[in-house]
Amino acid sequence: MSPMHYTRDNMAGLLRGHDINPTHQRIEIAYALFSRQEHLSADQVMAVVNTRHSETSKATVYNTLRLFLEKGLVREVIVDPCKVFFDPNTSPHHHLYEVDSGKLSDIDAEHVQISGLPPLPAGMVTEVIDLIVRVRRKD
Amino acid sequence: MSPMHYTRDNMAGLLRGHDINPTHQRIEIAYALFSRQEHLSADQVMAVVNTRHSETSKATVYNTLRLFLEKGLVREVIVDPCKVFFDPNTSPHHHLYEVDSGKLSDIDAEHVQISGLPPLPAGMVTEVIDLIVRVRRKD
DNA sequence: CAGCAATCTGGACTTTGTCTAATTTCCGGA
DNA sequence: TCCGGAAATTAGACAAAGTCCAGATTGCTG
Repeated sequence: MSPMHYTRDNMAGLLRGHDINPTHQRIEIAYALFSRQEHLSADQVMAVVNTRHSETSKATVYNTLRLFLEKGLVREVIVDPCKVFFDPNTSPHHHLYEVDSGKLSDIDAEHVQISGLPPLPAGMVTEVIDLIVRVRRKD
Repeated sequence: MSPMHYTRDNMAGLLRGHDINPTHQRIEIAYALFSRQEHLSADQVMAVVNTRHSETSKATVYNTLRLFLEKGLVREVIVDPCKVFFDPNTSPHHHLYEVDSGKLSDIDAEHVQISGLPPLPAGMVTEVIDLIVRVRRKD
């Protein structure tokens, strides 16, 4: 896979590929998330999208992020009370969270093995396994 | 270890053992958490503590839970945006979260193995590793 | 009992996110 | 091109969870 270069033009295709009607606002929000490969919270997305002039309303940002979630375009990472991060990386991976700074980074799942989990309750299926390593600066 | 029976009287000792001045309110909050071995959110704790007459203020509940956290008496479980659970079980274990119902239960860590995690960034120490298995009812 | 520190309290406030009703945009057909 | 309706967007009111603060209470200790 060649190193992907994200442009606003790419975003339209990406959205269509996930069955999402690519509107101007949705393209901007997708571009904000994918061009910087980072974890952004909803208000960070808002800030990025509305840097120049206010273009996109709060409701649209929240609606769009939820839509992206449903369509599997992004993933939700819950590490901090009352601050959900959205992760443009949907491949299986884990997270490293620096509790002092709030910095969140990916841990590639390739070499991580989790074994010995008990069987699930009857009638349940695993949606996702979140593994979060919380670290602190050594004092 | 014999099966522990939690009483309000025990709580005072437990608190003292964790360097916490056992006041009436703190004993009630600790008793709420430990007597039912469950994961409670802050407002569930409030509800339990204030069943009869309103006795304990919101501020005190939040302050006390944070104090318990700092002193290592309880553990915080972040599975749901804007709803932190407090877990009286501080022994190493993981969590199973049923996303539809919001039910949270423990997974004993004894047989679970996590291997292959990359080295931590320099100067960092692991605070805790949270492993959360999110499950959904099969449809 | 006086003084003092620790604790508790109500209530105002903040932050994050949701809801709704009204507007705007987009698109296919006449 | 113009029209009508569906989809999308919007501002702003609202809700829930949690924080903060200044004043009141409690409980020592001398």
